[in-house]
Amino acid sequence: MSKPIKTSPAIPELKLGGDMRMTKQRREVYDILMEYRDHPTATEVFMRAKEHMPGISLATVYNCLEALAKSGVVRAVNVDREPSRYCGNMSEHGHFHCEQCGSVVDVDLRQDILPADYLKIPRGSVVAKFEVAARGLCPACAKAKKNS
Amino acid sequence: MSKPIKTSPAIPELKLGGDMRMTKQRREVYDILMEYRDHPTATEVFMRAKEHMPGISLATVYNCLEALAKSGVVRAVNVDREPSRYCGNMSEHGHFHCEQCGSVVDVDLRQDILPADYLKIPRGSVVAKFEVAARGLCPACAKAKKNS
DNA sequence: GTGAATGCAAAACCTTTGCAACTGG
DNA sequence: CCAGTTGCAAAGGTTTTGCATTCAC
Repeated sequence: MSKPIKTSPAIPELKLGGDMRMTKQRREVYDILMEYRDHPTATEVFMRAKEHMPGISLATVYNCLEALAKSGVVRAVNVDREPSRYCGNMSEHGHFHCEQCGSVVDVDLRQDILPADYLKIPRGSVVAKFEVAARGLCPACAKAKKNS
Repeated sequence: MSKPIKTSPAIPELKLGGDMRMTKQRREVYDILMEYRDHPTATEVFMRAKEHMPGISLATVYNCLEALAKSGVVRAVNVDREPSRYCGNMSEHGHFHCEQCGSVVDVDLRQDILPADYLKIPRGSVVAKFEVAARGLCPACAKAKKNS
């Protein structure tokens, strides 16, 4: 596992939908996802959250992640059967998963092709969401393997 | 859940890799995946297999699916956190998942765009596999919703 | 004030594993 | 023959749930 990389904050204003309340815990979970862009798992978010909020529970982290995802400010990224990872980048993008080090990084999509044009979706379908993902070796792991 | 649809058999010759043995159970699991193209879960494969092999166990079905996948004659399809589904279609294709009825169907990719060209994968990466998936409502469920 | 959210523990769930018995090549 | 596979049961790890307490609005 690569070590977490803190990126420049720049955390947008946060507004939840419906009658969802903004609690200290949801704020903390959201801030962690915006601050660390390494797609942490719920457990990793939990460990980071505990540093600032020792009393927070893992179940609450799961609840917060679900609430934030339902509000559309965060999204879950699933790689095979591995634990769900969470992503604060809501722009349209894909993911690359390194099978060696386990890292998951955002990958830009080509802007000259609409995702909707990529698949021959049956007529009459209503498409809510696209997922494009690749897996293999990240540059660092590919290099390490070549030199071994 | 839609009811299983039997498609024309046309089951290819089956050869496993390494020192993997072709057992009755693996044959049965493989045949089920080739016969039903509806992406069954392990449990669904298990239930179908029991009709012909009452003694088969669920753990064996999992083992068989893993062995077949490792041999490259079958592949797992994962949709979020739902139970893994299994697919006997090894041609390059994507999947469409209906959030209403839960069905998963194969979707052809456009042939004029290479999957490798779709994502801006970082230079130096080694790409082993692409996954393209969409989710939403299948034609039947979209129609049902519109008329309600 | 009041309904929603938290925290804890226990449950649920899918999947894997340990091991004795069995079997395919 | 004998390493690989099965079947069973039990364990594993992630995620969800029930409920009393606390908190945001």
